[in-house]
Amino acid sequence: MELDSRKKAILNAIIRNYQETGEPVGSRTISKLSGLQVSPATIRNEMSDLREMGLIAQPHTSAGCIPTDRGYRLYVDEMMEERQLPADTSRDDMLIKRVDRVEELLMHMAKLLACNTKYATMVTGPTYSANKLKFIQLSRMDEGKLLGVIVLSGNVVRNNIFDVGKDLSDEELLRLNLLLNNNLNGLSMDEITLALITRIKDEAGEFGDIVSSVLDAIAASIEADSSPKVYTSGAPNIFMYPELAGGDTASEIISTLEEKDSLRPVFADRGEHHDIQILIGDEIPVESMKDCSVVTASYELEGGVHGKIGIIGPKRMNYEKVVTTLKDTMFQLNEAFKKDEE
Amino acid sequence: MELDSRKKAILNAIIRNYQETGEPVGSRTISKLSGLQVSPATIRNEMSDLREMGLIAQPHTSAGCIPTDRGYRLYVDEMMEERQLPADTSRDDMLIKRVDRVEELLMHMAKLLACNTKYATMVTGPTYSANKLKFIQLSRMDEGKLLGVIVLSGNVVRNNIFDVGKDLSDEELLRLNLLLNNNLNGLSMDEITLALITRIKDEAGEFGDIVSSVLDAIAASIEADSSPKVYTSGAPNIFMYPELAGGDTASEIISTLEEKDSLRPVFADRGEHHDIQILIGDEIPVESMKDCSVVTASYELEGGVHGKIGIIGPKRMNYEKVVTTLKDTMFQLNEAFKKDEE
DNA sequence: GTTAGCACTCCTCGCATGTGAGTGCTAACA
DNA sequence: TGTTAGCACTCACATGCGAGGAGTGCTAAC
Repeated sequence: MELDSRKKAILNAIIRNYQETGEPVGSRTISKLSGLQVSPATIRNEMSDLREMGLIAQPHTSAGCIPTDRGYRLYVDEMMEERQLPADTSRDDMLIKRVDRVEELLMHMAKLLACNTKYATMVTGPTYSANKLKFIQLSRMDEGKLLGVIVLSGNVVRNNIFDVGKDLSDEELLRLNLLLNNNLNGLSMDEITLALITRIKDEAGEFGDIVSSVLDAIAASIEADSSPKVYTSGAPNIFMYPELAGGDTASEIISTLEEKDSLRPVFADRGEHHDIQILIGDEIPVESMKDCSVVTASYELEGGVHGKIGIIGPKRMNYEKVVTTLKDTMFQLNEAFKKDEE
Repeated sequence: MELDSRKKAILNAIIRNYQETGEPVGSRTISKLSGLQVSPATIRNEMSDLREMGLIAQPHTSAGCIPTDRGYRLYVDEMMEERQLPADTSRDDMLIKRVDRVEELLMHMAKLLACNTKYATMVTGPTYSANKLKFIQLSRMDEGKLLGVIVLSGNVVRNNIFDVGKDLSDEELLRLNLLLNNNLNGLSMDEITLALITRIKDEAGEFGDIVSSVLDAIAASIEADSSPKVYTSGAPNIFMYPELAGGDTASEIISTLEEKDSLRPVFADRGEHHDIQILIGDEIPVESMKDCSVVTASYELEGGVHGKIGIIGPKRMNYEKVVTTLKDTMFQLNEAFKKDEE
């Protein structure tokens, strides 16, 4: 069967109308709204074809039609034209102030996106491929306690408090700091070999134990960043869409969003690597979300810092708006980071 | 009207039965389950009295009874006996590992509590009354960039990256650190006067600007802790209770839980300061939770560190279990912190 | 003070009916 | 051959009715 331009127009009309109303669309409605100058009967014939092709479906006989997953897929792949972001969308909405923690910025962004799109959002914290130790600083805090600050590439800062038995003098501390920094700065986990460790410990003399603790902390810090946190926002927006709010669907989705680890598969790369990836219904590798669509985008910055951000909504979500908003947000995010990096 | 012991027993039976089933309780059921050797008719007479006293109510005529807010209030105030925690509740459930961030521990605890009780939980991050600056450390990180680590009482660590125009030599940095620590350590916000600030700036000479930035950061750090973050967990548990899951109630509650700032009023102290505080229905100062009950507990540790934790569930929540679990959790938390402090 | 008996209330469920939206099909038309 | 009008048909949904049942409220007897 051929998908001629009129069929496309009708599919388009069905999707757009269903996006707005959430109700099955009848032939009469399309005849009026599509712009095509044909009668409902003609539309019905075409709809019958579209149904045969698996692009639309009826919830029950004698009801209007709603798009199927395949219909949406066709729409986003071939028919969707990207909107230009209207100029009045004040970009300084997301004015990024001097934030000390990247995580806070990301959470803020998730919230903003949820608010703007009226869908749920999720963000992975940044990961740092080739994560390196940039700088380390031990300071005396209390008696017998050291504060260790570990800075990784991408200016991620981790704090650790070390409970060393004894008090160190200023000179000893200075020597220890020099020792650690001289030997470790700029190295990734793979580059810190046992030989190196032994050598440092050797040189540290009586402070070998402290060196061990510090190395453990470094390993833990780098490790923690390799399976980054997932943040979500706007989960309650799900309730705004009747097709999700009814039954157990909403509660399952909300549970999944709370159990953030279960969202990881959604972010997994699948073959082709694009800026924007759209998953519809069963394409989502999370059972509870088979009635949803997910749009994800990658952010990638200097220093190998990268992560993902996703928007979760009903299948009838406004894909154009979501894609446009996401692209714009990515742009702003990159800008902000660039400024921060240089 | 007198509330004799039999009436109490009946109210008790109604509440317990309603806690289990969520269905209105009839006189026949009570007659069987209460242990009282009286007929349903007698129970009915007593129930009629209880209704007059405003302790129970009927959803509609010719239906069983459910407790009113006042009924619950009476129950928790006078009739509830606290259970001893069964010994088999393995306490090491909440084995607290060396966590660098208190926040993470709290979030973990919230999750655990939500999981154990099957209600929603919320936790405020710790606040530090009489928050003092304990220690400050500037280090060179990149060219023209300083890493400032600020430690407050209670070992809260804040990181800031300062963008200073120039590079400082090691000696200059050392001098600056000494200057700041000698003058500021142990002081609270109120004690850092303009006179003091001027004096320090004066002494810092060409680094007066850096001192300003650092002071700003200190102020921000202390400020940030005075309105601490609120974490929630287990929000989807709400769906397990039909009286909350139906209608808009669930969605409103979930929204409130996501909008964490709106939870602050719940934690506000009201007059008498107890370890455990129970709010029922309209007593909760948040509109969307008028169908819920909230049990809050305070944790308070050395160094003026304190915060609150709350459990949100339906009015028919198992108050004994919640109170017992909360007390036990507080105990463990205090223990963990003590170990951490000493 | 307690109990049995009984009428009464009101929710719930199943069933039949009516209505309306929307289709599918056929036949006529361009 | 594509398009259209007309019409019967389907099915969800709302409404109304009646039976069943849980549970009360009241009265009278114990």
